[in-house]
Amino acid sequence: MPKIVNKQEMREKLLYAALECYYAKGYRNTTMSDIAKTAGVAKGTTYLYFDSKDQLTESLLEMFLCRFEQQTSVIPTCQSLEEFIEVLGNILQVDETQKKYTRIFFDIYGPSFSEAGFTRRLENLYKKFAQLLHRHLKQLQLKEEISPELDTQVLSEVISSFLDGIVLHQCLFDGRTANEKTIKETTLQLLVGGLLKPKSTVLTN
Amino acid sequence: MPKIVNKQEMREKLLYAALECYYAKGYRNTTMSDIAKTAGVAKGTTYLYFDSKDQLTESLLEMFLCRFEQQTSVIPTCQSLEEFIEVLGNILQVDETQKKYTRIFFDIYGPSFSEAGFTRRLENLYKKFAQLLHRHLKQLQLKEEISPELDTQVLSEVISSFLDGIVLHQCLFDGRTANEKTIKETTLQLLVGGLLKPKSTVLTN
Amino acid sequence: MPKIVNKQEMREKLLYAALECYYAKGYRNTTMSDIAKTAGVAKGTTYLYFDSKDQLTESLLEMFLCRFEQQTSVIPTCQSLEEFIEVLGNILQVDETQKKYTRIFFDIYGPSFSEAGFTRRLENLYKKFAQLLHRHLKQLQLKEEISPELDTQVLSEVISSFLDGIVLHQCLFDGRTANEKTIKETTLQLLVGGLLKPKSTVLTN
Amino acid sequence: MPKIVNKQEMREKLLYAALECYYAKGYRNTTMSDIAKTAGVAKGTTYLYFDSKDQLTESLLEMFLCRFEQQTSVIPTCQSLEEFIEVLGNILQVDETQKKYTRIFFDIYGPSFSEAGFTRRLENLYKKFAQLLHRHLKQLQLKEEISPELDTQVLSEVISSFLDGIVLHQCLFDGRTANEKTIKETTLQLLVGGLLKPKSTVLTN
DNA sequence: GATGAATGAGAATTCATTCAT
DNA sequence: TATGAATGAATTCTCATTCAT
Repeated sequence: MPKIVNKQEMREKLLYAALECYYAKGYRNTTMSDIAKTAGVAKGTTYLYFDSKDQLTESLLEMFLCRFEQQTSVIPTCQSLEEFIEVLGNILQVDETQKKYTRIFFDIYGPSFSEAGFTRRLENLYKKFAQLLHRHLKQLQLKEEISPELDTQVLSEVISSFLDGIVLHQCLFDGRTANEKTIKETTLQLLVGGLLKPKSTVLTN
Repeated sequence: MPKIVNKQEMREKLLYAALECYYAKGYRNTTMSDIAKTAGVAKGTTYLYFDSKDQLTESLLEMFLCRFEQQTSVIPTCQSLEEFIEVLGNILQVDETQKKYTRIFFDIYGPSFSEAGFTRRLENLYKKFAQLLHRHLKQLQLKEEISPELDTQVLSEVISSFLDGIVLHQCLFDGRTANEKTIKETTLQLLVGGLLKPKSTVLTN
Repeated sequence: MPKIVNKQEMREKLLYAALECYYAKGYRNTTMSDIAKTAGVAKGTTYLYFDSKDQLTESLLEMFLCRFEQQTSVIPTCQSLEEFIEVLGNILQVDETQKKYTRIFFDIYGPSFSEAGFTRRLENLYKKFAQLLHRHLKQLQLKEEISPELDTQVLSEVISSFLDGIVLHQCLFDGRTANEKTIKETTLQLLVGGLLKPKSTVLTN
Repeated sequence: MPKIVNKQEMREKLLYAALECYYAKGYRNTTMSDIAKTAGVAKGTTYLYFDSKDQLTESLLEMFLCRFEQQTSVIPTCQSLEEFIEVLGNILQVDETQKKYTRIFFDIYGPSFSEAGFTRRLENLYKKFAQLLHRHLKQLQLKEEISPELDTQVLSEVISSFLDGIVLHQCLFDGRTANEKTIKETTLQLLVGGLLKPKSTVLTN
């Protein structure tokens, strides 16, 4: 009988090794040898679990995105605007790990941004997130916690992009004037203000 | 007698050639030969104007960022919230060219996101933009067009990130439910609402 | 208690599996894994019966050559030229299987043609066949069915090569102008003519 | 101005280097590095002249076949059977070089024998040679030097294969009982006999 | 200045063989 | 015996950079 190995475990081990390497040396400077060595196996072994470097990297993306989806899918339905804002606040709270990974993300998947498949995959992710927000917003509108005039559908997409912008800058830029807590609070204020207020008369367009 | 050439002109020609190639085949699949051929010179000639592919690519970035800076620096001081919102609206208006370049951007500079120097450079760009917004917001606050309770400093950073998020998604994602005009309007509504309203009582954090 | 297997049987099974694979994918594209899978055993098992891929392939050759030798060795002694010609005619009759194997043969053993051992092995095969022909020719000469001036020893070698040439082209080339039956008949005519006729006066060399 | 090189000359240099290596170490054991080194250039240079090892090897084949075609195409029209036999005799005369190359041939192109394109290419070669023989045979038939009953068309193909068989064995097998001269003479005798004699009555098939 | 032929380090991938179970 | 996971040497091919002309 041959060695008994947990295939899934080995795959994960290799994926984490890849991540480690990508973070340490960058995607382009990481060889399959590096990944194997980091995982403590031989170069050839890598190819028992992944067809190619590309496929391995794609699997890594899948792992990431699944993780993200799971994170957002566990958000409970909010009973009040206050609760909703708290949920958004949690999303704005980025930790060091997320920062690290955000940077690698562009390193690794930069070239994929030119591919329709990749951006579609990413788009779907944000779409799902927007749908989640949408459900919450409709709830709040029913409960008259937010302005009835808002188009919650579109709004959910806008907020999704909004949060992404904030989080992205949070992850990428270290030396900001304002600290993260202040940024977060101001962001939420801006949001609450926008959600509560009836349609402004300023807009003519 | 050496040929008289405009060094700067040649550099630009090569930079545009590089851009063209990167867009057409991706950064990794573009060789120095490709760039040279597109520019109508020989491979070796490229090295008379740039030390390396890396340096050429860095110069391309510089060209990009300068262009962006110039674009935002010409924004006139706004006399009213309405005018300010219009300015922001213009920023949200992305054309096909910008979409194209956004995608190449990640392809080309993905690996650079792991480098401090690169993100700092980018950060400065957004900082300058935030400063610009800040000037406007202070003006509007003086004129009592927006809530006096707002911390315009922080707010400017938040709005800068906000807009970046919207623009980014606009550039990357094609198949969104809402069309661009609606997105833009809703974004501006949200902003105006947030700017006008006095500090919400919802936030406890 | 070890499984009782017929070692020889297993070897043959593997040899046929190898043959199958070589024919289907070519020698170079056939992996030991392929052979094992085709034989319905695990890769490692192969090495219990053959030291290496090379040795396995050599054994395959051995199997081939033995088969060929057996085929020719059963040829009965001919009582007349007519009978002899019939025997030769049978040799010229190639079936689809032989065609297939001829092509694989060069694929597999091409590199071996540079090795003295291999060509010697092959040479012996043809030598034996020539000896067989020689016996027949001598018989026919005694019976005065063919010209007494012929050097049956040399002639047997020549005919052996002759037949090989015809068979080879028959196996390798599909789109010949003349059909196989005509080729066969013409070949035999040429032979008979050459065998019957007294030494020609044309030759001066 | 860059180095000026004779492209064709370089290609030939590389082809001969490849040949040298193939002969010395076998096709499979020859690396592109070996070929480059033998030609006195760097590995990469090889790829300036040939797309891949396969393409280089194919070019080598082309060179070979062209050479063979040229050799046979210069054969003058024969005025007599005697002359014709002399021509065939020359073809049967193989030198050491031809022997060497015959062996490498199977080493290198063995795998190609399974490919239709390759065998067709080879077949055409022999077809052309047969056509040449055909022209000669018709001439001789007109001059009544050979039997009028012969189907020169088919015969030419048979003789072409016949000669190939003799030459092949001549090239591959060293330790034959009969020496080459005797083989050659006997071959020609057999041929002459077959060509002169009227249709034998032995054949019933 | 300009050219493009030459360079060679470096990467991904394959697969015969080994060996722990 | 039988297995198939693990190994790693070896090979092809790429391309940024150099340099002779």
